[in-house]
Amino acid sequence: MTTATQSIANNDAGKGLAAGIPPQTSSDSVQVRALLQLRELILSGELAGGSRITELAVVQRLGASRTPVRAALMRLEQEGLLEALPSGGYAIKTFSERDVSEAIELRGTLEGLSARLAAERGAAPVVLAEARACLDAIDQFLQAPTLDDQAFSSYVALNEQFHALLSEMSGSAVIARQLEHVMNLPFASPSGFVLAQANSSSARDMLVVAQDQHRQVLDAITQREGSRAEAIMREHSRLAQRNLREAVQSPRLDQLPGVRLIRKQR
Amino acid sequence: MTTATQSIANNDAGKGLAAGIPPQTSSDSVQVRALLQLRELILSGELAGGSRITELAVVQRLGASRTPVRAALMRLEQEGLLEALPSGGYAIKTFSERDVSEAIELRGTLEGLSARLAAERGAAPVVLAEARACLDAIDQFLQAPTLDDQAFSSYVALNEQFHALLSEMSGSAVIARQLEHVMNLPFASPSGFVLAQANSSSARDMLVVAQDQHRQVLDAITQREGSRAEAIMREHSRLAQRNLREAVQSPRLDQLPGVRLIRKQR
DNA sequence: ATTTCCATCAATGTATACAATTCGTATTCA
DNA sequence: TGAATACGAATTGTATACATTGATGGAAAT
Repeated sequence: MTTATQSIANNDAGKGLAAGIPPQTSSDSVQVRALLQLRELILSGELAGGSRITELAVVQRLGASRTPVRAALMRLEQEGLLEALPSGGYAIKTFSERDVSEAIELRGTLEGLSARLAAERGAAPVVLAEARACLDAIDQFLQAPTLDDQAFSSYVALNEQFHALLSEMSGSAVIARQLEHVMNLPFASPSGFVLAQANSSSARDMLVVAQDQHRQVLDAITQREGSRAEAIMREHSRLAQRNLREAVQSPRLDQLPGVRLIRKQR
Repeated sequence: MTTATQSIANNDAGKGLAAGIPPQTSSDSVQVRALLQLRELILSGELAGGSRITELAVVQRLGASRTPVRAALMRLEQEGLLEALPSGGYAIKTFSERDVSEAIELRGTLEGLSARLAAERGAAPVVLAEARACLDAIDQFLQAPTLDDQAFSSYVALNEQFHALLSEMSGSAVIARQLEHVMNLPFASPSGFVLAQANSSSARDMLVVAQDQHRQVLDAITQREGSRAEAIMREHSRLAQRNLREAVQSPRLDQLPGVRLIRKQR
């Protein structure tokens, strides 16, 4: 740790020292950049889980002023990555394996609810069509007997798109919002651990099973079978549970986003 | 509206003008006070739902400086009471009757999950005992043939305590946190609309039914009957749905917290 | 009369000065 | 030697000045 960025103390950002060049590295506002950078630092494990962080330390590290840093800290607290300490300041949260398991169960439950509502109320035909197209695209990737890294990340993108469409099908902004909130925990994401077993021989088979569940839940929604749709999504989330177990055991996977925040003990 | 605090524009707080007296009206920090006051203003309907509010306007209204006001606004956005506008600033959210219904359904689902986990894993005997004591206390109030306002608010307090204990029984901080988040929507609260029918003749009967469900879910948890516990809590939340329907129709109940934010149309 | 461009203003984004609180440490008194 | 208190450094809370951006209205030109 303590990369080169560590002690760039004096931030000349805003001061007109550098003439024409705007202070942005990327094109976002300071606030957004601070949020992204800080989140990245936490998820990468560069800031140790459980350690305390002060506003000033982050200011020095990121080169932004206190105001946007403060905003980023507040945001990350509500995302669940930071914990506000009673005496002020924040600590980087750590998660037990059980916490992660519960987060996944939570996602399954909410996606189940969403799927049931979609089935009961009927989903918009346009969204249904999009979802089918999405699944067709996934099938394309699954036709190959083995998958390379690029195929895997394409799968991840499509998988997340499908889950997003599913959320949209319920037509409920309230539930969609809640699902987003759950998935702020990095490991709760629908494809949180699929990469974990990219090289495993059974990797493709796992995806085949997942894809079948995708098909079946879409069928259930189309047929207006609410409780079937719900049950499938709940079970679907249990695939992630299994992947989780593999991920925490294999030490090589430490560099997956957020995995360093999972502590081994109870 | 427009209390005396309205146009105290120049806040001498912090400036050492007033000698010994700390600037607090209540004993909290400015930040906390701003949050509470602003939330109250929104829930009371004093700030119209759908209207846009600017930081500066709030600053003038509350007499705090921009920094704590900004924090309060961010907080209320994540609570779901405000919506961040793309061009900056916030709008006070409004909710359709369907939104409210979905929020209640969401709570039922999460409480169901929590109850199921409590049953499957087994709840701590201490908490179970507390919950029983809580229900006994509710029974006391229900023995009277009719209930006055004070009995009602006692019921509300005990009811919320029971639901909190239920959340605790799952032993899951992740789920408890999520439940809290859902219940930030004022109408999603377990006793959000019970007051709505305080004078209704069937008011007591409704509470009797609710109390029976309380008993049964506790029994299910004790007997380790997970899916029964889950089903009961889901059904339990539907009582709130019924109350909701009464509440939005009776115009007299406008002054319940947050009800003004519910818009009549789709 | 309508449209376009520029000026002005208001609101938010950003930085920082100042106040207050808290935590650690050292010193002093019992 | 122990505990308690007071002092000091560090960190957060608060206020506000300055920068920037986005909106609005008016004037000029077609």
